Amino acid sequence: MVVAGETVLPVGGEVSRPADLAAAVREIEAAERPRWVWADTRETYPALLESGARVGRCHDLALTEGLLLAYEGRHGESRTAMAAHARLRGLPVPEEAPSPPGTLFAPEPMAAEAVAEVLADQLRRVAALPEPGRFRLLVAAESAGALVAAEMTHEGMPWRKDLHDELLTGLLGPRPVHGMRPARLQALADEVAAAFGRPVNPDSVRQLVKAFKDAGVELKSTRSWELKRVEHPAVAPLLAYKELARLFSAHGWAWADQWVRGGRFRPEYVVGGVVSGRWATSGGGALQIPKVMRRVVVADEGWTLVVADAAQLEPRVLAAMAGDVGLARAAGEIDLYSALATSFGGQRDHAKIAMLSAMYGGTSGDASKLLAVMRQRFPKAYQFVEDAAKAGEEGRLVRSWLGRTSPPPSARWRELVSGPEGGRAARDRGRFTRNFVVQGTAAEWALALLAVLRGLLPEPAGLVFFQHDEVMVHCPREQAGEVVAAVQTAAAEATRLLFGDTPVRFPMEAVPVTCYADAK
DNA sequence: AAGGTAGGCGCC
DNA sequence: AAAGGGCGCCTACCTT
Repeated sequence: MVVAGETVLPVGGEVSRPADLAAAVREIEAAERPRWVWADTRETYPALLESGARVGRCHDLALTEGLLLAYEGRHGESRTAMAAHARLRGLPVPEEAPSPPGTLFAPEPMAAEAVAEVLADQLRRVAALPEPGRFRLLVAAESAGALVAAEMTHEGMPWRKDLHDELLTGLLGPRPVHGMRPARLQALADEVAAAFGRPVNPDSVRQLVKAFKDAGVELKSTRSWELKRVEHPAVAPLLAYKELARLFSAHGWAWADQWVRGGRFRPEYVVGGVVSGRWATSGGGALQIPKVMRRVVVADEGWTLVVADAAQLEPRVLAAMAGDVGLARAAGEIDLYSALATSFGGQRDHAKIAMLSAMYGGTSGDASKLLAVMRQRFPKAYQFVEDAAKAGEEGRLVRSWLGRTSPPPSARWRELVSGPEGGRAARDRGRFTRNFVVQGTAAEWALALLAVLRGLLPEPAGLVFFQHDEVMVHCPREQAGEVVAAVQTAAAEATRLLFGDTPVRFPMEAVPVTCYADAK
């Protein structure tokens, strides 16, 4: 069924079995390379991939509905395609019932006609926006991101369980029986207890604070940076314990049993899971893998990992968005902060502090002095983030470059802000919106890069990991050069798509490595 | 027993 | 060297 030039996937219609569906998709894809339109990529695409069907482009109704509702200030409304359809028809909006990902047919598959109606409505709403071109790009990038996410879960990141076990055993001792601490952790816990002269559970904040207090040390918290300032024999073993305990509990043997299969780590990505447009993951903690674990991510025999990350992405994004000529000139260099140094008395680190403070609302230390320099030297960039902060403090919405819109402040915030401690709440909100415009646009650039890169990769190379401003491609060794070049092309194209002709450069260094740990 | 919150820390 | 915003996930601890 073709509506308005769009191919609508007949889920639950005349094609009833997944294998038939996959075959039909393959056939149509090969013949027409259409833009598929479906309710939710997470529901539909994993099973297609299982059946060997890949698609080039799609329009994800649920993700698009979410973007549109946010833009329209309708944050509380359900973003599923079914809900969107019900609203169109004036019917009761169904409860949000997330179906488990990987099921090809949602409990109540949407009729093709309903899909087409929601699509038409969304296209109308986009066309009515002040910047429809930008929003169309956002919709396309978000939908492409959903395809990439499903494909990365399908492909999986190479993960050597044997090396992971070796790493853990080396740091913690052999895998303990369930419910026990590994030997090294237990030894450190014993050292902590010995230093206090009594049993203390190093996992218990309350017990630790009490133990330190009895030893004459007052602590506000047991955060490691605070402990580091304390002179006490328990501190060293406690810091070592904390570091290893986290490794054990968050990325230890039990984690591997749950998330690593067949030499692949397959996290579930949540596209647009962060309000700023960054991705989140549900389960597996894929975006918080400790750096020490990178050594267990190893390419298959004869294959290579091409690892690429965008350098200083957020200040470059700010330079391009604000149209600040001076900052854009600096952002035309590979090392933006070095290029800025002359404006800050030749001190690169001062330039960096100024930029970070401007983007995040920092106030500590030398920030205010450096921000004054920034304001004078780069007035447009400074004003851009100041305006975003002011909007937040006043409870207004802000938008990223392509139109992703911040959530409105809560009712609780509105209460707080008019109360005696209102200034603090307002400033917190201002920091959030100040950062939103930069982080959100950086996420859009990364999404565009991902979408373009996906289309440039030669078979059988595949994206296997994405973390905010970093991508990893797994490919046969002889394709490494081609993949590195594809990353460069994709970075340039992402820049052009978002900002057109800009002097700002977005360097993306791509290196082929056998092991992830060798990439930095 | 189950669910929620807080403290803490990993990543960008 | 760090500051800042954003997350997810762990354990401890409290409430129901």
